[in-house]
Amino acid sequence: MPTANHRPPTAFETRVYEALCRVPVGKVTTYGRLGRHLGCGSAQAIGQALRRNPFAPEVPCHRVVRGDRGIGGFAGQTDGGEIERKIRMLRAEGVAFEADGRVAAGCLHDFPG
DNA sequence: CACCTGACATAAT
DNA sequence: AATTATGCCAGGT
Repeated sequence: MPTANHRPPTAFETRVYEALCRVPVGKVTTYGRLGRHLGCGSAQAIGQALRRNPFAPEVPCHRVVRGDRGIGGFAGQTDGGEIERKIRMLRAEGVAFEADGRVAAGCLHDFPG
């Protein structure tokens, strides 16, 4: 029973989700790269779209990290159990983490032309 | 290393 | 309908 359900996703959100789906397992992308790929110069708009994440496992929003390769946020939180969950998923997918909790530079996915 | 500014879309007023 | 406020940033000073 849909209570607090999702509203119709906007074109922008859909765009973000689609691009995110292009990221293979074991790799991660950044908000900035994703945004630039969509022609959007703002990474925050990306985060806002992901934050709503209507499609949880369908859209691997957990494969998105900060431009500094930081873990970034998740489920609308920048810290907390949700974040730990995100890290766990990435590690489960084969993403390597540095001792600082940052993602390995080699795990960054590059978008095709 | 801390702070402020910039760019963009959505939600709320 | 228009404006204000905010948000899983980025980048530069």
